[in-house]
Amino acid sequence: MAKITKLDDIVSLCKRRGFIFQSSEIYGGLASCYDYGPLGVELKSNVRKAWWKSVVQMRDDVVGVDCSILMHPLVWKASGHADKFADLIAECKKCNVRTRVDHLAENAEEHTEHISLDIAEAAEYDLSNKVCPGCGKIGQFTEPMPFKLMFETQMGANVDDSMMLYLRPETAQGIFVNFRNVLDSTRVKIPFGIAQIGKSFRNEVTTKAFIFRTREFEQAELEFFCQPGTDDDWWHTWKDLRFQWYIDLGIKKENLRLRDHAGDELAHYAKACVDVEYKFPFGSGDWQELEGIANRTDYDLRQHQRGMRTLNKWYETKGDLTKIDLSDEAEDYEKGPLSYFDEEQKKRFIPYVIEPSAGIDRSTLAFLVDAYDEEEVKGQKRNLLRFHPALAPIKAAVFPLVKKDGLPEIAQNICNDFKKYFNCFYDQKGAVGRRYRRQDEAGTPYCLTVDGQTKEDGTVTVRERDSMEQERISTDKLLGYLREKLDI
RNA sequence: GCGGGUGUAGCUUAAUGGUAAAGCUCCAGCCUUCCAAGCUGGUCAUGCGGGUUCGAUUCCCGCCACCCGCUCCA
Repeated sequence: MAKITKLDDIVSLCKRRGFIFQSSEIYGGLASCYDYGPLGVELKSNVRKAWWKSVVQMRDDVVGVDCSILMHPLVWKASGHADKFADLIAECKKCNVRTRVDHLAENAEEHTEHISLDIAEAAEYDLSNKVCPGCGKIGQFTEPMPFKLMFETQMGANVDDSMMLYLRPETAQGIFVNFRNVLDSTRVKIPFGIAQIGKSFRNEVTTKAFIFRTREFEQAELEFFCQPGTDDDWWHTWKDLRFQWYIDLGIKKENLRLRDHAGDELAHYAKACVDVEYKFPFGSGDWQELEGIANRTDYDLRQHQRGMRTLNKWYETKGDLTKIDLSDEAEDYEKGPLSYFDEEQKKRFIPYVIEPSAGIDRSTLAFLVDAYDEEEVKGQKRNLLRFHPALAPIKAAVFPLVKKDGLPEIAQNICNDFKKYFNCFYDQKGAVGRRYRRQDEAGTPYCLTVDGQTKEDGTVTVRERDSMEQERISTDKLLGYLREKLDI
């Protein structure tokens, strides 16, 4: 179906149609950063809305939040990011394979915990007799290079008195630290979820093709809190729900799959994880992750209880995270400040968390690529985007068949009326066939054409994008007709 | 970060050590009563910086960005 076979085709399509541009392009671009254009911003916004509708609006057991990107530094100490997001890496000069220095130093085969960057730098590793795991050469390493995977910034305009902060590397922690607030303010009862959509920042060592791995990106995350023991069931439930969401919005089944993570692939906090993957039709044809659904257990809430106990040390060291060890967990941590009291069971516990975490930018691109199609119509090539109506940037376009006889005024009025309900586009330029095709390229589901007959019987032609079929609809029934077809 | 490749108009391509060409798109107008028709006119380009040269888009160097592969992937 889709004739896109190279990433270049997608980049070109995105730019040509105003979906995605390179950031700061007139200055030569900025690596890994992209901007959404006029159609792209609508598409992405619709992806967000569809996610929010499915995960929050349509459910009784999920509420939303919108947290700040800047958070207390201890958040990232507690979550593990401050320590585990910093690595010292050396590269083999012979085979260019990069390896974490602590792995080399310990000659460790198995997974080891990350260590703090300052400690790693201070250790002054001697790599002269270490073996490259890539090619077996000995001592052919570059100087160790430190990598900080979180962006740093400072708060406070006075440089001498400012505080280093991180840009959040995930939205999830904002939800965990608001767990208590939501419990206290909304009468939710476990099982329930808290959802958030927002930007996150990760200083990736390597970015990847187009917008698949960027350093600034948008996440849609749900933290679904449940009683321990019910977590496996809820994990399966969300896995199915989230997979179906993509299908319901028009992703072709053959391009979507679920892939379970192997045990050694799991993050330090996760008990289980499955990825929703999309088969992008270019490059090596690799399946790319759109979303991960993880069982994060009670790790995060327990860590934040430790973080709360660490606050005094934080003040004592004047906020130097590297001088702080997270305080030990309380003996009765299950009754701690982030615990949940179950009224029916008269029991306190730390909830388990199921986390569906979706990449908004990645799925936006997947919807775009999956909708792209080319077909032959009367010997002419027709390019179109077969967006699901909920995702289409423009829902309907209104044309006068010709630019005279009062038809433009009638068409303009219809368009203005409909703008109250959805994105509606007016166009009177050139042949009507060309206007239809232009809307096909933008993925607009319906075109309405006002002609001479409209003045006689008040009907207009409704032309459907995918089939190109037309039917005449009375203008007074038009809004209802479209809202039913568009499901809005 | 390594290796390889690429960079000319919005897009696709052309050409050249000496005025950068075309098609499509786009814009204005004419004509047009249902699927990219036609006519007229118009806007828009050698990624950035340096070097060689009388003259560089072309040759050389550096930078930036993108693509492929390696690597990374919480």
